[in-house]
Amino acid sequence: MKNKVITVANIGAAIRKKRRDDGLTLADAAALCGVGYRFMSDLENGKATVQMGKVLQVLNALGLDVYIESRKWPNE
Amino acid sequence: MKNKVITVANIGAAIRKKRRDDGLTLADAAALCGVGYRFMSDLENGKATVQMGKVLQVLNALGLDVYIESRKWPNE
DNA sequence: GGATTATATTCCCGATAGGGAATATTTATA
DNA sequence: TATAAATATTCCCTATCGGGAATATAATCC
Repeated sequence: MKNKVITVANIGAAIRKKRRDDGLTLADAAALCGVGYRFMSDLENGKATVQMGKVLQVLNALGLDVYIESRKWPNE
Repeated sequence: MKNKVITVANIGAAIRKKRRDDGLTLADAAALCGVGYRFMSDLENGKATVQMGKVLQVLNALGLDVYIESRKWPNE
């Protein structure tokens, strides 16, 4: 199950789904991931200015892998 | 060609590679992606605090797709 | 070596991320 | 409903992001 990511909202949605599937509360997840509650909430709600390092930290902690690949078809 | 992303440095490296493959200079790429030169440089050098929204903006503009998927446990 | 180009680093500075607690609001459950 | 639980929002506060230009450094080519 591979989710394409275009916006931070996409990431937030994936995180929220995984967290709920795991039966975690926002506070639980924040503690588990080593970030603040505010950050966790902002991230799940798609705030564009969240710091990338922390985002990756959360994704890793929740067991969500991130991949980058070159787009197949020519750009623009 | 699927690159797993764990740190910001991983993303920076992927971006730098793609940009050079495309024969773009840092300033070129920054202008193309609609971000500042400083941001582009910081990002390629793996600065952890860069803003997520801008990073996605750059990846999208350069033709690099991002995917999130649930980790599969026995193996990758 | 020297010239040329690319990248890194520094400058000022307004805007804001994010920590945690408290409060407001939404959602779920009895 | 009402009541609890979960989530969102607000608060104060310091640290720092990021813009673009200028300068320093590194890489490249003849």
